[in-house]
Amino acid sequence: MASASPGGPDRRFLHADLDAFYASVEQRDDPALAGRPLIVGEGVVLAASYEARSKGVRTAMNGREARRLCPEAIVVTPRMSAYSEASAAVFEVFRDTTPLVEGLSIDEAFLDVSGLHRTAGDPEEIATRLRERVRAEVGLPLSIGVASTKFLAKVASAAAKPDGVLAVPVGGELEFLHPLPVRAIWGVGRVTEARLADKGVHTVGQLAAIDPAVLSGWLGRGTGGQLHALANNRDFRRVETGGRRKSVGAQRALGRRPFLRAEAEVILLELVDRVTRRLRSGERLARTAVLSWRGHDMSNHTRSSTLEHPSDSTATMADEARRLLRLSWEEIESRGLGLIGFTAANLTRSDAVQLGLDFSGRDRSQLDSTVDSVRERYGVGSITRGSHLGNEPFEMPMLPDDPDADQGS
DNA sequence: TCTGGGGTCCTAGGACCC
DNA sequence: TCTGGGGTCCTAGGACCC
Repeated sequence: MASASPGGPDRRFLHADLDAFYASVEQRDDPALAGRPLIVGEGVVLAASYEARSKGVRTAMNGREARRLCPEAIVVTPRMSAYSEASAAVFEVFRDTTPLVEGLSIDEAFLDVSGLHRTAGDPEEIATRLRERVRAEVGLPLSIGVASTKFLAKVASAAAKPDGVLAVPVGGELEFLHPLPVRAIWGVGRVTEARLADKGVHTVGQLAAIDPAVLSGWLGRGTGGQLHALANNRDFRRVETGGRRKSVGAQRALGRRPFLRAEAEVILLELVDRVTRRLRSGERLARTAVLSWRGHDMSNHTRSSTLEHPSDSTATMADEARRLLRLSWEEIESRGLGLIGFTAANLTRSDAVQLGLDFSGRDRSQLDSTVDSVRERYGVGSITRGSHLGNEPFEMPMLPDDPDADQGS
């Protein structure tokens, strides 16, 4: 689907991560906030400046706790549009450095700088210049990790913070990595850290020395194999550009009071409306509707259903959401409703054209050649394969300028 | 201290198809 | 008719990330 950077040895990756992003934007835009302890978000801490972090304030911390730890902190409400603008400006500088940019979130990205040695200097010089440019042109502090794999570059950028650059020398990867706690690995959270600690495994080096089969026994084959590979800095992922969002969702926390189904429905419909608006403005259709909720016992639940046809319609999604709520209501009543969410998943582009091609009983290679000829004939940019159309005969609209195409409804 | 609002990926069982 | 292998899709839940 997306283009990827070339593979092979001697790759050099940058992981660029804006420091305390929301808080830094606030401090940039209001000089009175510069150098002061600052908390973005009231109910819960969305971001804290380094001055507030030094008092123990952390992201996702409850706001009351944060103000207790740091009473002198200034608290501001988030300005999401300002952050989006700042992010776009920073990504423009990234793409001016190399086209091989993979955004991970609003404030971080991977850059593949392997091929730039001759024209732009070595990767560490590139990183240093990038930091200077972002500081000068956008006014924000940026930390960068440089390494031979994406994974290690991300570990390095965390170690480079705040406002620094750290390059892991080629050949020195494991020396850098192995003394770190297992939690430094991308994908090891609270649960996996505790499971490993039970087995006496605390550092990445200890993890790297464990037989992958044993590790898979502890953590499952996927996680076990993945962690063993990363602990040994085996990561062959390339920089993927042009990623597409796979789901769109909205949710709301509700506190501890009881809810009637009609009240819950009203809130759910607001969420559906927000989600379908975002689908339409992003020119996406969704095929799956997901109701998610959390009980007062903190248990999480989802119930989903797949639509016959992809949709961005508020009415269609609202019907589906209401149906899922009704199906779940008995259990919701027994556990209480602390949070409710709605997600649209299985997204496709609104202008996607679906072609029904029956390949059952035929050679797989015919599928590839047919896909190629479809691509050529219609001049399409990308083709997604799927068999989710079922066995029913159907007609779908073809591109209008094709004289031979059957016209569907 | 029971805390937000976004997301991604993985696993596992059942249904269904060839 | 029975059994098996290979594969995809759907659903629900969990872990993790910013």
